[in-house]
Order: sequence, then C-alpha cells, then structure tokens
Amino acid sequence: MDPVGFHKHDHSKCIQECLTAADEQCSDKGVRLTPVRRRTLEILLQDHRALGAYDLLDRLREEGLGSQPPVIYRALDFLTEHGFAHKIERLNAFVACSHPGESHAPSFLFCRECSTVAEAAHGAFEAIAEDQAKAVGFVAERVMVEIEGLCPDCRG
Amino acid sequence: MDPVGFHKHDHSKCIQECLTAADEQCSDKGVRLTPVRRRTLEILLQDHRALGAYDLLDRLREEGLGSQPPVIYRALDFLTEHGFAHKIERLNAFVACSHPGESHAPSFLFCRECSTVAEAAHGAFEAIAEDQAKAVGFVAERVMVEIEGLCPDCRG
DNA sequence: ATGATTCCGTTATGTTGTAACATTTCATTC
DNA sequence: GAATGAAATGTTACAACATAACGGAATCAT
Repeated sequence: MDPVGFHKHDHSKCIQECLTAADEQCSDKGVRLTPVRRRTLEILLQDHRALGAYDLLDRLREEGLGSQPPVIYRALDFLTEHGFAHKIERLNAFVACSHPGESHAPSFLFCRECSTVAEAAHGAFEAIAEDQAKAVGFVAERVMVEIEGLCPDCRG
Repeated sequence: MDPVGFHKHDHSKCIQECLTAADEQCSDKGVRLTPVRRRTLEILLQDHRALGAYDLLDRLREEGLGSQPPVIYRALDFLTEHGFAHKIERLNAFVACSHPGESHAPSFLFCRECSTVAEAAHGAFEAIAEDQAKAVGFVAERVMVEIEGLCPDCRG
C-alpha cells in the first residue's frame, strides 16, 4: 500500500479512479451511489485532506444538494460503511479513502498544520495489537492508528 | 508496562498510589493539584473506565465543586497535560492514567460494552509509526493507538 | 501588605452529531 | 402503467461535546 497524500501524483486521475472504483463497487454490491453521496465523495477527493461534516454540508448547500446536518451525516455514514471514506477521530473530520477496494481498517498520518492525510500500511499495527489483546484476554475488533505530525510541505 | 484494567487487582491501593504519585509530581513541578483537579482525578480513578466530561461535571456538581462546563474542561486539560489522565478520542471520554510517571504517549484497549480501558505498551507501535513516517518524509509527533473490542468480562 | 499570577465562577456561544417522522424516489411486481 | 414496498431524502428539533471571554477570588513571592 502506497501512502498517497504527501506525494506529487496525477491527482485528477486519482480522483477519477476512486470515483470509478466507487461506482463499480456500488453496483456490485447493489447499493446506490446517489447524487448526495457521490458529490460528497467528490468533494472529499478534491484533496487528500480531512474535512469536517459541516464544511462538507456548506459545500452541498451551495450546490442545492441538501442543507440540514442529517443529510451530510447520512452520506458520510454510507461512505465510511462501504470504505469509500474514513473518519479521523482526532480531528472529527473525514477523508476520502485513497485505496478503495483494498482491505480495510487503515492507519493514518495526518498533518497538524494543513490536515493533509495519508493512509499507511496497517498490518504491522494490527499484528501488535492482536498480541497485546491476546495477552490480556481482550478481543480486538478495531485497531485505530492516527499519527499526528508535520507533512513534508509543512515541515518548513 | 502492565495493562491494568482487565485484571483483578487491589484497587484501593491502586487509587492511593496514583493520587500519591500525582501529589508528588505536582509539588516537584511546582504546579497545584487543586480540589477540583484532585477530585476529578479521584472520580476517574474509581474505575478503569472512560467517563465523559459532562458525566464528571455532574459528579462535581453534586459535591458542590463547580457546575459549568469550563470547570471540568479546565481540570481535564490540567490532568491530561501533566499525564494524570488521557482522552480516548474515539469515545470523547477521559480515563485516569494507570501508570503515572512512566513515559507517556500510551496506547489503549477499550471495551465497547463497558468502556473499561487498559493502557498497553506503546513502544512497538511508535517504532513502526516512525518507520512509516520516515519513509514518506513525515515528522511523527504523536502516535495515537486505540484498540476497540470486548474485555474479558464482556466477552460473555 | 502588595502586586503578580493562577485558578475559578459564570454567561454565552460554538461545534459536532442524532432522534424522529413526513415525504419523495426508485425498483419490482402485478 | 398503476400498486407496492424499500431505500433515500427533507425537515424540525434537540442532544452531546467543547470553548471564548471576562470578572472576581485564592494563592504565592517578595
């Protein structure tokens, strides 16, 4: 898994690929990527940056796609449930998934200056978590890793 | 580091040790463990469980120690800043530190049923995070690990 | 004692997230 | 192509989490 987000890359292609992947996966699963949901994902994809629910809602409102909080929270529930977006708990904010389709439960690196987010490999964290859980009789169901710091651009 | 929280242990001794440690560290650092702060820590120490700020505030209010949100948030700021308590971001809730004085930045195991929290060894997570950060030119400043699951008691 | 600093009380408000119910849209079946 | 049922959306209202700002009280150092 490549930690997209801090690298230069062909971003319009990146957006297109993610949207296409989302379209395909939705029709495969028989669920609907409705206008509100799709547009929310598009907005999130515009940069690899975490956005708050109300920021997203403002954007939707400008475009006439819904103006009340439940609209955006429902869209975000859908997107996160299906792995097209993730919530960064530390920021109470959401980010588009950079690797739609790949196995989920990601870990994140996020910049405290610019909120840019990169997904990172999660397997090693999970393995350690499993060991620790087993040692105390705990059943680990979800391992959340969020690494806060400075991205290459903001390091200055 | 021993992941306190899911084991049987002498809890009143555990509380006493943590309070004593907090008292000492505060006088060492020349900061004050005032009544509100100390009582907040005591409440958190009563069980190894995450409590919301408003739950804590209710307790303080009953005891005449303050009734408005800023009171509890100031106390929690103090306690977390000095490592006597931690915030579980996933739960928007706070827990007393089980290992006051030990090097900080902990990782947590928490039960989705009963909110019991155990601190776990953090070093291995940090090492991996460092590697991943270095690989993409990111400066990791804080590594947050929160493992959600079922504790031995709630596994049923 | 006095001045500086830290802490606390209080009001007000900002931010994040949901419950509940009415209405619309869509796909299916008759 | 109308009836039906499921899914999605619109809307109101509110719950839960958190902070800004300011005045007054307690505490500390001299």
